[in-house]
Amino acid sequence: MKIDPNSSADLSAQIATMIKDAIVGGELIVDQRLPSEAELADQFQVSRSTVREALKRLAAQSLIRTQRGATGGAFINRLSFEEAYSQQITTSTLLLSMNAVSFDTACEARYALERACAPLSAERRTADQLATMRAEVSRQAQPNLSDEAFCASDVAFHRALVDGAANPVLSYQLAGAVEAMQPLMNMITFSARSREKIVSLHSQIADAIEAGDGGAATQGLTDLEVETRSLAASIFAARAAQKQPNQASSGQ
Amino acid sequence: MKIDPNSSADLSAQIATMIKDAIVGGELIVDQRLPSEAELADQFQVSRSTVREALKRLAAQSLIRTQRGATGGAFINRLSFEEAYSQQITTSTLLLSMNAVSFDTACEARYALERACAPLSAERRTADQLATMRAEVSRQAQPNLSDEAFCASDVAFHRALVDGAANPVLSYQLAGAVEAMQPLMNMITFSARSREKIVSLHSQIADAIEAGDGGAATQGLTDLEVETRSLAASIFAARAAQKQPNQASSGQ
DNA sequence: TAAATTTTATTTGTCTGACATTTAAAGGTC
DNA sequence: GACCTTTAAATGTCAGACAAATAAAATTTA
Repeated sequence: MKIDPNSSADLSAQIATMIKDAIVGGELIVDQRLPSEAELADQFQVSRSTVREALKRLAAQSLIRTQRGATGGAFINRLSFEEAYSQQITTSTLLLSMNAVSFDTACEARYALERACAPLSAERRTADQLATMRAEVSRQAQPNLSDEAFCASDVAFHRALVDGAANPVLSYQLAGAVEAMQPLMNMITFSARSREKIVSLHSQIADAIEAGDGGAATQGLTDLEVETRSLAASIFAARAAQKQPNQASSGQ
Repeated sequence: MKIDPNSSADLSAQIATMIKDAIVGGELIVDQRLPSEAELADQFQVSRSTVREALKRLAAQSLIRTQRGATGGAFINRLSFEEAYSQQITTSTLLLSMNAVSFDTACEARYALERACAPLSAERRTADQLATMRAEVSRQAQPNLSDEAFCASDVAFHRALVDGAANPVLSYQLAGAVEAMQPLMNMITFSARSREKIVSLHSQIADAIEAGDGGAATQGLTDLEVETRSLAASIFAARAAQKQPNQASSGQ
């Protein structure tokens, strides 16, 4: 492991990359202790500050954890699904907001992925997950629910559906797609009529999941996608018309 | 923005979290310049080293980029799909390897997600993407191809299929699922017979995509999943039997 | 001896100050 | 006006110091 002082990249970035590659490549295994900062500084022939900056880069990606004290140090961290979820959600949220991804694009991706889970969920969901779905549907039917709370309940419903597939890899992937949509969904005002329609579709989906009918659940999700997109389209069109009453709306 | 010196968390972690929240929350916008390290140190009442460690944490997540020189500094970075891809692949790969996710679980997730893309890809794929798929199928049919090269071509084929959906959010999500499988796939030895079968299925899928037949493409992926899983199962069983000839295999 | 306490050594976390390097803008020269 | 030099500002790196946490070793005490 040698670093290149002539490289354009920072020394701390080079060191972080080398250690990261060693982790991904399996040379460093979970719970293994890295040499102390002082030893690493010696090995790489850099100062301790530089080593520390490299380690902080790795810590930010949950690749290592550090512990103070006599037997402390930096240890290779087992990346848990929990940690990966939150990273995934942050990244997905930023991707959507920073790249001006349209509502339609995000929505299409979300429902396409969710349909991938539906047949598995219909087959494997626990009674508890089904109960969660039912409970969220009931909550969504309450008339005095705020739009924000309605969206949050929507996310909870869909998470239960996804988790029903009993595949942590799917749950991880879907976490980003479902949760990152929430800021976009929060831009929508849900009328009583549209809520009624959504609740009805949610109920149909729950029925299909309960009956173990993956096809019906998939169809329900497709209907829900159509409903959501047309709802969003009408709302965005109305807002555009309000802002520029005389011009053709530019769309979303 | 105040930091809590009594918190158990490191100062640099606290500062990084605060800035990150400001980015995710939209208070800091793309290409905006953060105060200089010295100014941040003043504001947060910490040393410049601590600020730097916080900034390196953010840089590791591609949330900021830094530039040296008179007009330099730390700028909020537009998170590109490219950057997100590679982060996603790293995270997915580590999740699978560190949590001992079974081949079946990963495989199921991958094909479920890919089937979500198939109908869209059948509808929208460009001629170029179809040509890529055909080219990879041809490559896979070459008899003297190494197992590793066969797997790499497999990934390229499926990426073209996924990108055919023309939805960057889907491509981003699938990048993790498809590429992270590669180390697992590389554990498999592909016999001439099994390669023949896979190439045939790939060819059928390409046909379906060319014909715009999403249903057939989906079915082809299902067949491919069955084939891949049974192939893996037989290979893992054979290896287990070789190691412990007298005991029941523990499976993968 | 056994338990409780103190000491010690190690390691990360933070601070200070310095210098190197990069970069763009300001100033000067032809 | 074009070209060169200087300057200032910012990040990158280094060195050394101390603080704080922590576990093991050493010591004291019952």
